[in-house]
Amino acid sequence: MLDRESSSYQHLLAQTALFADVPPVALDQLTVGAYRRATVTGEYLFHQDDAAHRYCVVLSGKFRLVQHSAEGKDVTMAVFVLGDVIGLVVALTNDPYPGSVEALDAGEVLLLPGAPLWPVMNDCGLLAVRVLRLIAGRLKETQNRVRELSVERVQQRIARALLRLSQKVGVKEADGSIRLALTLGRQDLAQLTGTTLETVSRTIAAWERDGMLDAGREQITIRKLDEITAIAQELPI
Amino acid sequence: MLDRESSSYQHLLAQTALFADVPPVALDQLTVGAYRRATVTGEYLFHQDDAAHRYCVVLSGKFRLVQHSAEGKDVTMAVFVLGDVIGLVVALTNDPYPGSVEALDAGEVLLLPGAPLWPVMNDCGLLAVRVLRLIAGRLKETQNRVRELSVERVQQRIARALLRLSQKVGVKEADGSIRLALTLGRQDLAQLTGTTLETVSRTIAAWERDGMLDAGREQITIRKLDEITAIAQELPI
DNA sequence: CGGCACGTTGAAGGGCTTCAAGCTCTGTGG
DNA sequence: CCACAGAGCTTGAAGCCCTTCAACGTGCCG
Repeated sequence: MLDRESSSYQHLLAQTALFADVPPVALDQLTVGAYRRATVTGEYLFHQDDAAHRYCVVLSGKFRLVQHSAEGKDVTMAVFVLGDVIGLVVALTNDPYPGSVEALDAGEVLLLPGAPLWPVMNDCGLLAVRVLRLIAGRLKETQNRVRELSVERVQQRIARALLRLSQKVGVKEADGSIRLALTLGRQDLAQLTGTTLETVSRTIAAWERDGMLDAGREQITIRKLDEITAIAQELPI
Repeated sequence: MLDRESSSYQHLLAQTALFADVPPVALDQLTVGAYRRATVTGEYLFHQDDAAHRYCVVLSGKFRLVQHSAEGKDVTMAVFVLGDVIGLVVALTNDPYPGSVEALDAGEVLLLPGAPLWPVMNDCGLLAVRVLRLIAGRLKETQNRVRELSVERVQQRIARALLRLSQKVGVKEADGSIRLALTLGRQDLAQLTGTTLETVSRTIAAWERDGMLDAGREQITIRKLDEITAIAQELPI
């Protein structure tokens, strides 16, 4: 029974991009002490500055990494969906978590101990390369956000956030529009773009009048992806 | 002669925080095909989007990583000084450089091929851990900048930039003040904080009137570190 | 000494925030 | 079932922070 459980964990891991094609022996080592955990909306998986010994893989639901600032304003650093890995870096370095991870809806994660990662990466170059690529990619993304926040206007940043989300959680509808399949309030968009909910509200309302998207309560559907792309890339003037 | 050269490279590497205590055999492998390169002010070491096969260690001088945006505005992502490693991540993943690296003054770097890093990290766990910690640290720093740009005012961001620079290149003077030992124009500070040179000029001028620092041409000396720290942490009303 | 890059300062204006009030849904309990 | 509370959202008005444009200093270096 424990065997069945454990082997099912390995199966789950093998389905993720990070651990696909990693030898079963390695997956055995990684899943020792692993367990599933279900979460409800608003629940915190990790808390900022907690010590990090575990990382996790998203099995279902959506999550976000939030940094709390001293002024009480929160900043959303990333959104995680099925197959994404959360807290890998800090589990490897044993640093405290750089932010809190909050469940955006009911979901489930597979929690894994960080310690076995090192020996497994030593034996399995494939995994080592993937881990490094993952972190490198996240660093690059974060640097891009620094550039955007430094030189771009709010409109552009909101457009970019919508595009990013459409790639992450976009669902193509029958009429060709793209629904962002997560509960996304105006406040959430504001935290993603470093602005206020009022400004987001006005911007989204204007775009809805132009027919570029449909906006509902905590819900957005993109109608004209190309126009939003244009705004994201538009020169400021 | 080539032997002497090569062994001196290993000696140079052994002096850096990243490669200290790494076995000589490993350093041998890493320095195969290495060479020194001198740079003059304003010279570019790497160009944005170039393919990355080499990384480098700073032997002298100062450098900065700049991201060029489509609008022509540049953003400074990091400053590098003696012992710092540049381009390590991209050399490992063979990604293109995320920005250009510019020499801020006359300096010298040791250029190293990226390929040997993988096998060496496999044999030397110490190095592997250090590399990961390095990248993790940079990711954390970058995330902090995202938060600052999202929620903080220009004043705070400039104060923070000064504090960061004081830790990086600060030189304690006889009278207790801290001189930032690099050519730092108003425009450079603006690129570090996501604002304009005029705003930086006004802010620095105001702080100079208050006696918090001395500002010269491309040069700043911090007089009251505690007051600048207070501004950096101050709640925005 | 003239040119150029760096820096200062002023004035105007706009993008965005902030404050405030009211609206619209959703869910809940009587 | 309906009223009510509350969270989410909208909208308006005021204003400030910061940008932008512009002109003028200032010092360095050929």
